Amino acid sequence: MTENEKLTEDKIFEAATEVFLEKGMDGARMQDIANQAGINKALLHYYYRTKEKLFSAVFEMIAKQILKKFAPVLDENLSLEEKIRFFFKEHISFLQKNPRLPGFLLNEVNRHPERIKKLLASIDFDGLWLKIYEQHKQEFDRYNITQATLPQLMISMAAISVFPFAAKGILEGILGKVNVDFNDFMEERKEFAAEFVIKAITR
Amino acid sequence: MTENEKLTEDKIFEAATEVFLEKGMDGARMQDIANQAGINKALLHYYYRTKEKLFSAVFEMIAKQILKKFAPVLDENLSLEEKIRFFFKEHISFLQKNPRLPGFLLNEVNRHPERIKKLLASIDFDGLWLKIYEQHKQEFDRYNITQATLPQLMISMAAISVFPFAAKGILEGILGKVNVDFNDFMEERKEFAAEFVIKAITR
DNA sequence: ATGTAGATTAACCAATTGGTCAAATTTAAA
DNA sequence: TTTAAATTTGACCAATTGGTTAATCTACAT
Repeated sequence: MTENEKLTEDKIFEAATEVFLEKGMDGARMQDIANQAGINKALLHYYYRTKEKLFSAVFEMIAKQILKKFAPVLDENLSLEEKIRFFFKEHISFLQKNPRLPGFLLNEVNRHPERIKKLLASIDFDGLWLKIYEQHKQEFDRYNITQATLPQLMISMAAISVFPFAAKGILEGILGKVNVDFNDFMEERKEFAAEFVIKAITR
Repeated sequence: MTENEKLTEDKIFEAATEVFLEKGMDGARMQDIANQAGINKALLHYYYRTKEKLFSAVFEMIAKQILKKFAPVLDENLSLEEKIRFFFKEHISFLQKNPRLPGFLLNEVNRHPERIKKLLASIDFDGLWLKIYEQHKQEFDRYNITQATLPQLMISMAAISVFPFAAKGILEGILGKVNVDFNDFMEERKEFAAEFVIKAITR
């Protein structure tokens, strides 16, 4: 029953994703996942032997999904400024659809840094940054960006995009008091962030 | 035994802070806290009746500590540019000494947003932002900052400062592959961030 | 010295949790 | 139809966990 098996295994995986995103590894209960999937708890262990294994599968999927979202900018045939605008529009849009991903990932990685080590190991950041540096040599020259400040710039862009979601709980509290809706704020942020960064690197 | 009592209660509080920062509310074990404090587990419940109450005390202390760190910029008699430089230098220095605070706070707030609601309630953000806006009216005029974009700017500054610590687990993995030390990176970031933001708002 | 109130402990408890197992059910091949 | 393998389940288990309790200890006022 390959069809049915696939169905059950997927059902479990989706339920686990939901619960782990909501409660984290420590807070999640196998019984909750079973309920969410509408199956018996023993069946969880039949497909994924332990909680750790199940969590690892979910974590890896989410981590890959997020890391992948940082890459495609490289392949687009755009000017640097266009790439920056493209990045914020795409990345924030993605996070609007998956607002709990950042908090989940950051927390679990801080709790167990070794979890992401192997995923990071497969990415050649030196080559990645060299590539983007080559791609925009003349532009980086016009702007005041050196190979040394490139990581600072990249992390700043990630921060500007990701942080509001990681801090959603606090930010909603703050914005609420100023009568601003979180979603409106993030919608507005797509353009603000792009202009902000472009202005920051232009000289 | 007021002296001894104070000592024990403090010992418990410090041990709890340590363990909660390390493991979070869900991951922390009362027994771990007792061991860390070098006392019997029952004594924890003698001073703080439940895990929830103990955690609340620790959480409130940490949250207040962090929120307080965003405020003093307002009172300094500095130009806007000087304030921005002051903020990043002070704030990043503070986080360098307390690198686990951001991850802890963000995670716990996302898990239980109501926890920070009452603390946020006591802060008048409208007044706060109006005050800083009044303080630097002519400068905001020179820069391209309106009342509407002020929250975007503030959140961006917080993001640039806080995010690297919240993402420390990942960031160390990335920087390690490029042979950059996290502490060096953050040291360099104090100036980079200031120049970055100042350039971004200058027209 | 002695009684008393608060501080501290060891032992214990009920509930929860991740995990197991043998039995029952379903599925697909022979 | 039979049968063997795979899937699903309810009942169960041992370990862990937050919390309690009754007894002991300590310091101090009388």
